[in-house]
Amino acid sequence: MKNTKRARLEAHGWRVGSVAEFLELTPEEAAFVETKLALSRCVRDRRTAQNVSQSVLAKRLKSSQSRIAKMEAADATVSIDLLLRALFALGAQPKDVATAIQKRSKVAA
Amino acid sequence: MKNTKRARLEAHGWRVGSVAEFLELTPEEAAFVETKLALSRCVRDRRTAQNVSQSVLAKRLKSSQSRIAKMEAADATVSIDLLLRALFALGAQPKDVATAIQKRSKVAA
DNA sequence: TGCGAATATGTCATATCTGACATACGCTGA
DNA sequence: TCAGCGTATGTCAGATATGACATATTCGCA
Repeated sequence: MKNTKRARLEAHGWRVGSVAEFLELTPEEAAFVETKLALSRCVRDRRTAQNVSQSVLAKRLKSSQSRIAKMEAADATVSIDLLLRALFALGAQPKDVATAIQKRSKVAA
Repeated sequence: MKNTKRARLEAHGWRVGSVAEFLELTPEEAAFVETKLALSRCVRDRRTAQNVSQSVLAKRLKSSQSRIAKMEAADATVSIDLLLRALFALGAQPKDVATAIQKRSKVAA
């Protein structure tokens, strides 16, 4: 976010920060959410890069289209286990997962 | 494992390989198991390095000693979600998790 | 050796996650 | 226009993971 935009928002009473700040998460919770968001983003990126629809990925995973949609929305009812399974079903390797987690959220920056 | 040892074992009818080979896992399953093992090992390493008992970590996590033991044994009933929560409760950052996943299993090598 | 702390293992009621389904919405090509 | 595809969202019964507890085993030390 540009500083000019931030300044304009703050001038009108808005505070700008990370999701973690907004939700008043403890550091541990924040790290967890951040990790989940990173993996969620990674699933969408890999899937779209491979031109695979949510329905097709769902069949590979023996899951359902709605659950894939929830995964990519980082829905609270989706486990990290499932996100990882999805990534591996998209051909990711553990090192790819590591890379995804290492890259920090652009939103939280 | 030293090659001499491998040779001796194989001379007596043993095959040496990774856990994934032994269990005849698909590549996706193997990646998942490997990731889980890496995180499990990381929990134990961090916990012992900090001289924290399983019981104490359990209280921090609002979990129980037995579940921590299962986590460190990479029990099938333990989710990756829980492993991550434990790591973050031990002060790990997402980048530490990434590093742990990147380091491959010594057993599987 | 024996004792206490730490860890491992098994079980179980319940909390949480899951796939499946229904349905809504936007887009795009006919 | 509208049919078809991809995606989003809500619900729910059944599957799975959970903390708690009991108990066994291992470990360190006197």
